[in-house]
Amino acid sequence: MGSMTIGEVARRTGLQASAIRYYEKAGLLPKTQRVGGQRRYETSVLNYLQVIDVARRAGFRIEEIKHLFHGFGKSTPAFRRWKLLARRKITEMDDLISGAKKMKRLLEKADRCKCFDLEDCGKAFRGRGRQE
Amino acid sequence: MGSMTIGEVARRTGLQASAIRYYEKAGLLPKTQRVGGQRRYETSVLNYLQVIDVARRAGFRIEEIKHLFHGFGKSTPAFRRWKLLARRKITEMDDLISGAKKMKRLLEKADRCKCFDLEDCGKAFRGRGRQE
DNA sequence: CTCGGACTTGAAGCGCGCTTTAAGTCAAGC
DNA sequence: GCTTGACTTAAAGCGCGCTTCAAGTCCGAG
Repeated sequence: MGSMTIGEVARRTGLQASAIRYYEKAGLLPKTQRVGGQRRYETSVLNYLQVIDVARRAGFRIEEIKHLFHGFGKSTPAFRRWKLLARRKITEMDDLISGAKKMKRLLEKADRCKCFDLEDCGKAFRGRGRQE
Repeated sequence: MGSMTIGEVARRTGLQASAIRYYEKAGLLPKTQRVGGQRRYETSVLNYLQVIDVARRAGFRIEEIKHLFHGFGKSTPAFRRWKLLARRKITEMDDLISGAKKMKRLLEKADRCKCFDLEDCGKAFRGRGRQE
């Protein structure tokens, strides 16, 4: 149980094996041990893949996840860049959350009042600009 | 001012003209009036494009936006399908919001405690499965 | 020894959401 | 009339995140 094949990891995480291989090639996952040419994983990879999955669902790009998870070390310049990225992503999360809430409110309103068409749908947003 | 060219709409919304044309071809925007072959828009399209933009940022696909905004009429079967889609998207917004909050918390924690690496990053998620 | 099945690789393919390109039209100003 | 510049179209191209394919390897069961 301390050592799983890629198929087992796939089954347990719900990801496809091809995605896991892709993550490795993309530098998101460390090149893991091989036995007879085949990848073997420790159970810790399950947590790790779960974090990757949460990040992806939140709209992080592969390169960003890679930099956030591997790109700092303790050396000051790299670490500072890492902090900047992390803080930028935090504000992006705030924007995403408020945008998603907005969208949810719009959908709920439309679901209730049945007046969801081209003329009406924008009114909920009047006067509220984009925050980009 | 009641009638803008595509360039003016682009300038005002921050979108590219090519994106606006693309939305029209994709069925997201109605085919608008032409003057000498050129599109002319009423100011109402600005609100509409803003809603599209919010939806897109929240991860809606073009086809979904199209169905949500045009795909119902008052006929019962289409309307019921529309309601199902809208409600599904509402729960997706909830998932997105909670995922984004999770990710934000992780980033904040990492920003504070400096221990954000492959071994530690998953610990915040232990025991919390995916909700797919 | 042979078969089956899960794995390996590199390369090609795909779906999405645009952007870019190429070739052309239109209206205004000189 | 000619130029300029913003517009038009259809078609091709692009970046991302995988997936699929083709061809091969490895191991265990029979």
